[in-house]
Amino acid sequence: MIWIENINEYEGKEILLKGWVYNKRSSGKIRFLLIRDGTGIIQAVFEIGKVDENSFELADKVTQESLVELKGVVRKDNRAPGGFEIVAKELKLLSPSENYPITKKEHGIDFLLQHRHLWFRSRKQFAILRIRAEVIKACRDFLDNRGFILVDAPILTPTSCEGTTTLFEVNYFDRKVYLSQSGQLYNEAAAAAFGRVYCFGPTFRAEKSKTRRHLTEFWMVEPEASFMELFDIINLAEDMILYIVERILEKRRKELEILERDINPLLNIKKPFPRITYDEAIKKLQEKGFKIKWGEDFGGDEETFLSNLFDKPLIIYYYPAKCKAFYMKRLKENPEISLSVDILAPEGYGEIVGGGQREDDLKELEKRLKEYNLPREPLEWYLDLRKYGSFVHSGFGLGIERTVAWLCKIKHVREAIPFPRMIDRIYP
RNA sequence: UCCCCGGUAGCUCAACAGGUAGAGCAUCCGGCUGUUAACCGGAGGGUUGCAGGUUCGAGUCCUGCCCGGGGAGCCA
Repeated sequence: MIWIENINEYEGKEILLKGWVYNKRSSGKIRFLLIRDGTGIIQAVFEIGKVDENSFELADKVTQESLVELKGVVRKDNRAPGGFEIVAKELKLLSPSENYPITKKEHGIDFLLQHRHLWFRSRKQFAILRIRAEVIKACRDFLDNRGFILVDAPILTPTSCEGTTTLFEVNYFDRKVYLSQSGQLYNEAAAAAFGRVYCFGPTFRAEKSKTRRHLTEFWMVEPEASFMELFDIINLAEDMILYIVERILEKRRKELEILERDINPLLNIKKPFPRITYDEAIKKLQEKGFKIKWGEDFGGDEETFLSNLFDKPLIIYYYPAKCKAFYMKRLKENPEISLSVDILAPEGYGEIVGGGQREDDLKELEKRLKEYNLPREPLEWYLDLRKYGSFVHSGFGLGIERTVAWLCKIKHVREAIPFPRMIDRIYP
């Protein structure tokens, strides 16, 4: 048994392969089957005389997505998609498939999402999800190589980190708890124990958003580092994004080709990324006629405009404190400004990173809880971190699906996750 | 929650000004010795999202509801 991704190692040899019938073509007394096995797709050729009668007959009758076993000889041939094909000797039907719903012609998005469990057998979806896997691996390798320790945060949490309107409420025995919207607060505790840490996992937002950038369940990698200040963490994020881009270009070229992704914009991504302050961003927007005022957060159009000004990810820092969460540390000279950063992906993809330096002064943080109207009791443990050796620390979160959507240049984040969860869509 | 757009064959769509439902793909049958979403010929396949209404007549017009898409706000 061999895997299709290794087919070039078997030129001229007889091999055995299991896979699903991806497509079928024929001409007179010759039959072509495209077979996929999860690692790739290969063309098998059936010629009368070179294959037994039963196998030839089966190659004619076998339906899309039937599972088959194929014996044959690997041959290099430019006429075959991928450059290699298998001259079939014997074909066996292992498991039939009847009326496979996803056909070769186009389908609407509703139908495809309703059949997501089958849809991701298709070439493009397959390519996107393989890129996703590589993005995740790149994030983890990058952080592991820099001495960050994976310390996972809980998913069931007693309270929110940012507000209470966007949380999913869950019955937890006889009380209410919430699905995590960020592992960050727990990360801060872990950073005091392990120095540099990250958590990686799903996060949940009950926002009633219906846009190409939103899912109710999405994945984030969130590094948090002791002794790092705002600009240290910005440098870290910059290095990490660059590392991800380079990794995808190195290991997932084939998938980018399947997606017909123009890789020039990705090849162009080098350090340093452009850096502007929130104030500068506001000025650029106002010059262009946007009606945004100082103190307001950017909307989708504003983000798209700003990120299109540059051909690299855009770093925006020093947001107004009132746009950001209670735990953001503030600029000493101007407490209206938070030590925060967002990074917008180029080509109009919007925010992929959000982070900043955390408030490490107990009194300031207590004051902030009151300002934001947050209950103290469930956050008592969080305040402890400022009582027992408070420390300078910073971190950020990188959204996996938005990053994948940008790298793949797909329109909507729903294709960047195996089973997207959206408002009004929870099946399959 | 709000604003637009849509729902017709298994799928993607068409049906002009209201006149009685049509094509490609998929399926089945037949043809073709190198196909590349192959192609060619034939066949079967419909309660036009649901409920009312207007009309001699409704896929088409009106009202309500359901479902989906795009966007806004909110956010990564």
